[in-house]
Amino acid sequence: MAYRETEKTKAKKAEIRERILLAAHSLVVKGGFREASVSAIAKQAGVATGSVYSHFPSKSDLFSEVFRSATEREVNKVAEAVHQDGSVTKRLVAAVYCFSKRALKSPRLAWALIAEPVDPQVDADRLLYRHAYAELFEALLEEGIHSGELPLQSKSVSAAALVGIMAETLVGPLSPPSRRELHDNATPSILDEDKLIDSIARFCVQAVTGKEHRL
Amino acid sequence: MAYRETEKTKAKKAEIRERILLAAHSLVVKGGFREASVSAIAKQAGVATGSVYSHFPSKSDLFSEVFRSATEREVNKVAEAVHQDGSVTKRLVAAVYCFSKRALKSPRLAWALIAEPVDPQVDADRLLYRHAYAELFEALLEEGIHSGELPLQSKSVSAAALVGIMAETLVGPLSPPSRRELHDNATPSILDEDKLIDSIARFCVQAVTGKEHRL
DNA sequence: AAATAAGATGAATCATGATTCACTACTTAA
DNA sequence: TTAAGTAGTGAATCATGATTCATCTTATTT
Repeated sequence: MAYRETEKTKAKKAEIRERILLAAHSLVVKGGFREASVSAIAKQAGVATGSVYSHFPSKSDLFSEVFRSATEREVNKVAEAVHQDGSVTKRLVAAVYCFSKRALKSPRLAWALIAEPVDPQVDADRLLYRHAYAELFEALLEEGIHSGELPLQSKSVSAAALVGIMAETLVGPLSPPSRRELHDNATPSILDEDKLIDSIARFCVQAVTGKEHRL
Repeated sequence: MAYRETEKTKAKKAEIRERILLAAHSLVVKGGFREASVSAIAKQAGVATGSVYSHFPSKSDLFSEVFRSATEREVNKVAEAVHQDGSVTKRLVAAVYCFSKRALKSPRLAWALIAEPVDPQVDADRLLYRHAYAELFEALLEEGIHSGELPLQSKSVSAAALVGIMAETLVGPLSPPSRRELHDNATPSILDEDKLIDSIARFCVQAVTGKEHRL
């Protein structure tokens, strides 16, 4: 016997693995999963194409890990907003704000996470991701209905609908800073942005409370 | 000179073209654009693979035509519902019903039209498709706001939100008869279906009117 | 029937991008 | 220093599915 894995080599290996994950993440933030080819990732990470495969069994697995970690961060942020103190309405508004601010700050990433087609494995992960949001909302609605703050309604439908609203108004094809990637005034001013989010929040609150809502 | 196109051959050519479109459509209804490869389409239409290319310059163009015609039919149906007589609320409910019934009847098609990733050309068509719905809703909202039936709100946001609600609750990953394709009780009973649509409609109406709504 | 223009065929080609692998370069333990 | 194992390299291979094209068929006119 003449060689065994040691702390030093293990650390180095882990560091490279991390570097690959970082590179993949940054490419996804820039151009979605589409533009994150294995060779591009390897190049950005400063390793050879083949090396990616000594750290991840396949591109799908790598993507899956990138997706999950990005996703976890996002859901946790929204969960924080939902689990504050205060009325259900107030917390719903906070959740919408939280999601929206983040989505508008990194539109490509938001799109990659919520809508971009990737491959069956990541698509399955996305199912869980959207479900995670829906479940946050469902619990919130349950609480509101139970306390009488909200009228009786189908929690599962309302929760899915809330996810759909945010996806479509902020991330999807109809979102304002949508597919006009190239030319023009990309980022809307902070004021416009707040107005947009206000409108969305108002819509959501009215939908679940059945009462006119101003801000 | 010894040959020129005649009525008979022209008709035959048109018929084959039609047959290819039909075949493509039926494959999309069955398995989405994903499963509609050129060779599968040709086989189903009873022609050779290469023949597809004497009727369409590329697969994208074929898909685009399939997409547009399917899409036009759907939007027209919803437009009918929107342009009925009656209150804005009633017409909104009718539109939601119309869209929902059709989406639940052909879930694969609905998914292909509203959400399935295809290629840049079709994705651009889809943009128009979603916009078409949004515009129907926007006009309806305008009318409601103008007449005082609806409170002031951002029409564009509300319209996009309505599209998002229907996409997510009926077609998207959180939709009830979702990705569980293989095993089980696919189609929900008519009663469950109506309950689902009622919930969606109620949600939509409350969102735009700000008033509790029962059915 | 013969000549000629289209149309149809489907196997071969191309394009893309993931995955492999023969080889080189390190690391470690003796 | 050397033997032995491990990691890194990137060009070659593979897989998939759209597209082409040499060849064969069919239709039309004379």
